[in-house]
Amino acid sequence: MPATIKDIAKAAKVSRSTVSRVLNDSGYVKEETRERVLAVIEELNYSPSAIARSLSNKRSNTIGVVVPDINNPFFAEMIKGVTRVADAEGYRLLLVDSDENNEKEQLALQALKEQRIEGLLIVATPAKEKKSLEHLRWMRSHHIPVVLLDGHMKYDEFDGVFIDHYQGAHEATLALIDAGHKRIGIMTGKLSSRPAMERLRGFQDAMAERKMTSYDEDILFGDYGHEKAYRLTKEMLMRDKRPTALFISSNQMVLGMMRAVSELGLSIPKDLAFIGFDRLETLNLIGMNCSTVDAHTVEVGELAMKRLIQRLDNEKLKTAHRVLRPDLSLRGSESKSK
Amino acid sequence: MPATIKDIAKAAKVSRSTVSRVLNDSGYVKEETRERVLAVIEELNYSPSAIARSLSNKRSNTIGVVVPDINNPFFAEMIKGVTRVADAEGYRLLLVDSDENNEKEQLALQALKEQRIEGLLIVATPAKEKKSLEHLRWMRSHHIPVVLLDGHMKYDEFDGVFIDHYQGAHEATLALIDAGHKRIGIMTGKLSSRPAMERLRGFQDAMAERKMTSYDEDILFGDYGHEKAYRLTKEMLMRDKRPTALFISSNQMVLGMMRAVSELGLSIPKDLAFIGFDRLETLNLIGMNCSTVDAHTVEVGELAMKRLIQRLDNEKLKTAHRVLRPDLSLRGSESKSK
DNA sequence: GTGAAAGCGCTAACAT
DNA sequence: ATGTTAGCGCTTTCAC
Repeated sequence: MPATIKDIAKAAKVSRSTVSRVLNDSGYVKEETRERVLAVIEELNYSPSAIARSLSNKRSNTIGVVVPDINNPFFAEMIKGVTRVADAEGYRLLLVDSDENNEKEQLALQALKEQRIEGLLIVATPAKEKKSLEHLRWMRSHHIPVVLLDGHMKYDEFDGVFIDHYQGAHEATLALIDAGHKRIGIMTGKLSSRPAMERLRGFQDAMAERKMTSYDEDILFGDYGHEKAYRLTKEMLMRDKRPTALFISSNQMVLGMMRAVSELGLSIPKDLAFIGFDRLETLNLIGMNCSTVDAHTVEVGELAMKRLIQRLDNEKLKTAHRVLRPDLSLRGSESKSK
Repeated sequence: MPATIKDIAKAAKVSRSTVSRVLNDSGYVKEETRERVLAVIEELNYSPSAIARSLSNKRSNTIGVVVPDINNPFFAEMIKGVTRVADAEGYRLLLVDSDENNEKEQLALQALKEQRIEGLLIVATPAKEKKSLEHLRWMRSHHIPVVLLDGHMKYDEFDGVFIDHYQGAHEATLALIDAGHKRIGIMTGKLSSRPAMERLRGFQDAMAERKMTSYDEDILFGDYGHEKAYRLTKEMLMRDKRPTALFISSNQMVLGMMRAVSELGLSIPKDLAFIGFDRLETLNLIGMNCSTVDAHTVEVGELAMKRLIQRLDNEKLKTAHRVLRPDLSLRGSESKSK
């Protein structure tokens, strides 16, 4: 079994408090004894128990982070941002993959409570039974601050850092209009998700502002996935009258769209122009230039963690929502053929 | 402050041990009292402290997982696998991103020791100063089993689950030969990494076995990145005499290669055929069919975690290395034009 | 079946 | 400057 503070104390012929002092360099301790203690620590290969310390301290130094899918670059980047500032500020992270699954999310929250996390960052999934919301409230009522990361839910009662989906879609749509397209469509994500709805609104408002005619059949109801996008695009491309440009609400759907276009022997942007939501690094790297709305996901993570720390220092801040505007990068796929 | 077991005991008019018993359903407790206790727990919204339990138990129930980069899908998938079995077996994960940085890795290992992890899964980075190796040995000497996940290092003294890079490259090369290519090259990864070296060997052995002539200038020394791959490919494509096919040691490099090919107005596989290492999902989804060697990364994670659990149960197993053969998926990019 | 008491490894007053 | 003494919240003998 590993050496304890007691072993160190005995070997260094001092009391446990002295050892504790050199460990945390708190309080006074003569240089001479400090060195002796340090030597013993080194010699016995002593590693203090964070567990015991936490119990005594009543400080776990741990932040819980819950995301729907670690493999999704979108969330992975947020985590990167969170990690960055957590490291810098000396917080440990307990990372949980809720797998888009309400039940798992709840178990996770349960477990995190038991771990006595000091704060929680969460990409909240839409809670049918409101169970998750209850957990979040429990956290808050127990003085565990909660900061929401962009996602389906946007509860006013908690701090949060969000992406401006509306604005991103709005700008993208204007860019398509400015490129000279007369008939423009949208492929939406699952409309049960907040971001998908906001993007749709952004699109519609932009169209209305510019007095563009909207056709109902130009709203393609996708589900964020590439497969459905493929089918929808194919159907659309076989119509007589159709949009010359599309705003596409997710990068996966852009991929499906592209497959449809290429299978029909058509090309981008000549036969169909588009702007997508979320970067498409891979495609840009091989020289297929995709115009996209780029959200600052890493920054979302950083800001959220910073906000959490602020709140840890001062519980009495009023809740705030930070909303980040995405960037529009035009690379050519939005162009209108003359 | 949260309710403690003591509060529950008082409110339920029983002793702390009884509460503890119902919490862990250990020992006997009358149905009636159990219900009363449960009721109080519910009412007081009690959540037991994992910290206190761990201290008492001397069991943290926690496994440390260290990877060089959470954002890299390669490692993200391993984590997915690890998570899967950890969840099922009731272990908590402490996930650390070492950022390919030796110093960070060491700090992380240090921190994990203090957290009293019961086991460690690590994608070890090449340790210049052997400091990491010392940490790993420390772990073992303190009865904390270590299982290596495929990566740069392959220390014989620890259990590990690896990918058969040699075999993958070997098979891919044979496939190119079978496709009818007479002159075949390779683009390597950073040769300081074990996988890159093994892949190179696999390529060379396959060439030799089939008595193919190898040209020194057909070994392109890449660095895993797309930028260098782009330059190397461009140079190669401008030569008079050159390979008609390439085995490319990473997916990022495939991307750079493709950009070079398309910029020169050439096409795949007509002007240059290839097989790459690591899947290229995105490209396959848009209908560019890339032949690749697919490693079973999720499985690496699963097997490693399972192995760790075995060792947790039985410290005295002899160390073993499990090596997984990747699959070759041919999708057309390897074809020879007639 | 249930309770009393000791102890897990550390910190934090409070003395000295 | 250093030691003494209580806990922190839980589990676990050992009694009864």
